[in-house]
Amino acid sequence: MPRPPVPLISIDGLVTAALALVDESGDFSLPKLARRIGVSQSSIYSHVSGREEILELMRGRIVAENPYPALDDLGWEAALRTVVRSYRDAFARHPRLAPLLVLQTVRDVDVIALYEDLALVLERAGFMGRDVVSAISTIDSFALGAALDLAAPEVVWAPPDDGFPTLKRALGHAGPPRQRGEDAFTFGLDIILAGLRSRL
Amino acid sequence: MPRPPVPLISIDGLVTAALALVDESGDFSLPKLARRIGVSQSSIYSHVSGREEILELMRGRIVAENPYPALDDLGWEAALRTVVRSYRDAFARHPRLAPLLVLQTVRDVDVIALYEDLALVLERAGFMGRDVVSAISTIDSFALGAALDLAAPEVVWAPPDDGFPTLKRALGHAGPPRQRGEDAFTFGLDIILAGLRSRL
DNA sequence: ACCTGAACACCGTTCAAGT
DNA sequence: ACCTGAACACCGTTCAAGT
Repeated sequence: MPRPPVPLISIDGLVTAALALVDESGDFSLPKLARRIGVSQSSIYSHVSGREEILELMRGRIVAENPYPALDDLGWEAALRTVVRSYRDAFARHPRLAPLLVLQTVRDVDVIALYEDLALVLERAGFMGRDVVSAISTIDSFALGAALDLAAPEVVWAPPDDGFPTLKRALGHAGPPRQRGEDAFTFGLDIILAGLRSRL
Repeated sequence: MPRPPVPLISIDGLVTAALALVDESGDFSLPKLARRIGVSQSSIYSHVSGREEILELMRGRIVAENPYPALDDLGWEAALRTVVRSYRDAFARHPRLAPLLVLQTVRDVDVIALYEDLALVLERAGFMGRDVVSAISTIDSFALGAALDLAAPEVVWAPPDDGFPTLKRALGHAGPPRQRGEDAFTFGLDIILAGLRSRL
């Protein structure tokens, strides 16, 4: 079936199917993607340049699906909280996507806009020069780590049977994985904001 | 050449070769590993259970290669700095390893010992209950993010030609990638320590 | 422009066979 | 116990061929 009058593949459909695959299996391959939308593997290349572009489109999709309100009326701390929380929650809805994006340059406009907002808020707060990028990187590292945490195996740390009592006791206090991730994110965001405040 | 009197493969040699592959190419596959140590692909399975175990052995190796001094004589802030700095520097020597470990449970004893030290220091500082795991997670997210940053493409954020002036200006202030990573790590570590201090 | 099938150069893991 | 080669079920990408 060559060249149908109406295209069998749309980029939107491609991204939706790819995201569904990642959500279901944590994995994502072109053969599986093609099978899911009932098309041949190679025809995907008529619409995107390859695997990387699909991944980048997924990053854009999940951020666009999780918009945040205007920041103008908020103080810098509230604004920062809003953006970081939104970014992390976007990944929380698709936990298994984060690991796949770890090595890719951010190109999607919606995502770049989010980083632009971060830069604006940090300047408004009073950071200048190199500190702005450093602060963005710190926040970015933390948010990425928090997102990865949600995709991590049930047991992130598996101490052997004997020894390591303090770590084991600490882990004993933690809730179930999902709760632990949320607790850690809330705690960490507070810590980082307090740290930034004290730096000014 | 079956069953030589002295084994052709040692686990140490396996890990060394694997690490060299990752350092050189950022990639690592069993065929390439086998070729490098001059052995058949399948014989690797006589020594390890598979790809995952080799990755976990690499994590142990780089941490063991980068030991830190005893923490007993240090205040909690200095001790925390020491451990986190050491962890991040271990990855800084092998930047392309971090992305490969992102999804794996930490099992290596040396690495678990490092987290035990983190737990000990945090308790000494005065954190209790759930906050200990939350603090560990926050530090862990940050350190992992910083390690990933070193493996990231030259350009982490690529804003399109028009728009996003604040982000572009901020990026213009940043040094070359390696320097930017170091600056961001130092800045972030300060921020997190200040945040933890203010929480107590 | 958009789709197909075949081909290419890869993966990780298993397993019977050898000593 | 330790190694080999063959086999299996996968990958991502390219490309000539079709309309």
